[in-house]
Amino acid sequence: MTDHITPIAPDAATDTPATDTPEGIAQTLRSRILDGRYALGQRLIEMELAEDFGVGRGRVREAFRMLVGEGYLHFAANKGVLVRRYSRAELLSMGRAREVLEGLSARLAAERDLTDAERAALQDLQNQMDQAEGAGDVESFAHGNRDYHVMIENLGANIHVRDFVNRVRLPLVRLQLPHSFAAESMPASNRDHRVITAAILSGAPEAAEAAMRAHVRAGNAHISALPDDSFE
Amino acid sequence: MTDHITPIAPDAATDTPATDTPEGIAQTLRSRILDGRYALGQRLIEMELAEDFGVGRGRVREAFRMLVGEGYLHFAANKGVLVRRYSRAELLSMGRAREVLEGLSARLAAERDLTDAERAALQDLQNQMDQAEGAGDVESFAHGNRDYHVMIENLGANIHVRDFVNRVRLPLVRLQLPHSFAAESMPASNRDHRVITAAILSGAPEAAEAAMRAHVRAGNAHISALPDDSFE
DNA sequence: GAGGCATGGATTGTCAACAATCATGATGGG
DNA sequence: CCCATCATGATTGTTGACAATCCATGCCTC
Repeated sequence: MTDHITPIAPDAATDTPATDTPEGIAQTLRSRILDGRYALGQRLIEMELAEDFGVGRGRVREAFRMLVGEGYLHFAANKGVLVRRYSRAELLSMGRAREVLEGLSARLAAERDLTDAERAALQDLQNQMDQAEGAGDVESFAHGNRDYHVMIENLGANIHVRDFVNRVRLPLVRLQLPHSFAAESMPASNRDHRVITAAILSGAPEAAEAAMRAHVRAGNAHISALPDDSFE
Repeated sequence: MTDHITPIAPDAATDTPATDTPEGIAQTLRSRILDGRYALGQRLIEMELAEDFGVGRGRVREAFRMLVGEGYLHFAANKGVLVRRYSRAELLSMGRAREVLEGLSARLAAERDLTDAERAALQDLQNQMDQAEGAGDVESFAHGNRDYHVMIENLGANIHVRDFVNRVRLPLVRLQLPHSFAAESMPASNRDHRVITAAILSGAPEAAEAAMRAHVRAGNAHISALPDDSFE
């Protein structure tokens, strides 16, 4: 439901995903929200975007409605749409859901009969994180961490879980900017990763799920520690 | 995300929740889909609905887009929207997600400090199902079962879990028409319920979650047994 | 009769114009 | 100086009209 990655494909030759249809516009806005180009709570103005995309306001409006349905935008009557923001309580409750859903992904991955390529890819990511941890490279570790979780979701191969987790993860990602936090929690986090990786590769669903749940839960615990102004 | 039931009456005797705004239209369509007034795969025609609601096509279109974002409708380019239907594989994968999410709701309910009213309400539902089981009243049991699961979600008080479970449950409900199935599985199902109820009331999160997961999983197993024409 | 091929009706896709509403800041009285 | 009131510009809300597309029907050719 979210998306497939738009390939490079500039124009005619390959299938251009038609960036000016309501779907395409929604996709673009989604990306902008996810990568922080739009701030949480920011108001989006129809006319402005319509001109940017070179279309009428109607299309932009329909894109807005889709994103409202998906939970990315909030609709304020007669005021338009804002990038949806979440209170600490909401984040905690979303984190709780993320806990079991990512746990399920790990379980499903461990239940599956992985191909050699998949096993190698997972191990590669693990190695990359180990290396980053050894070098104290927070940036690289953060990237590896993100890819790692995405990979496990893909290995789990449950599209609905993936969609929902993405939605639930969105506002969390936006909060985890303080790198200091990542720096000190890197060893513990990676220790979890190694346990999860081992459980998946050895085909231990029960262990994989338990380890992933504990891992996500530990991450969520940091939300409680964030200062209030992270939310307002 | 979906919405709560517009509790407050704005002015007149009957609370008019403004049924002709895009939101109101979406709500109406949602209900019609959920209660089976629209068949799975049915095509919805903009003009027709616009006349019914006494509005322009634009509003209906925006309502459609919201429901697409929420997963109720499917968008076919140049052909309009259809009530979304799901393959057996999709249903199974949704069922898997439902398993852990309902499990989480049970856990959260058991973790909470329930009020006396809540405890009584839960026990009442359990009694109602026991009675229905004793009398072999499948219809009544089915109602009780639905209310029971909804109640536990509410006790869990996690809005995101509730939303997602509802979406995931929708297509399942629509398939469970064969009452014969419910009749023979009623005793086993209710046995599960009693275990879950006891775990929640005695404040045993671990047990509550495990029991609920097993219960949902057992229900999902029946999907595999359904004939193919249930999906097409 | 089978297989394209035009044709017409129905439906969706889109826009630009207009009405309704809101936010802002000026104005004036206390 | 403060606060209500009210104009005004900006933005959203909505519609009807028109273009693009699809689908079924009938026709023509072979």
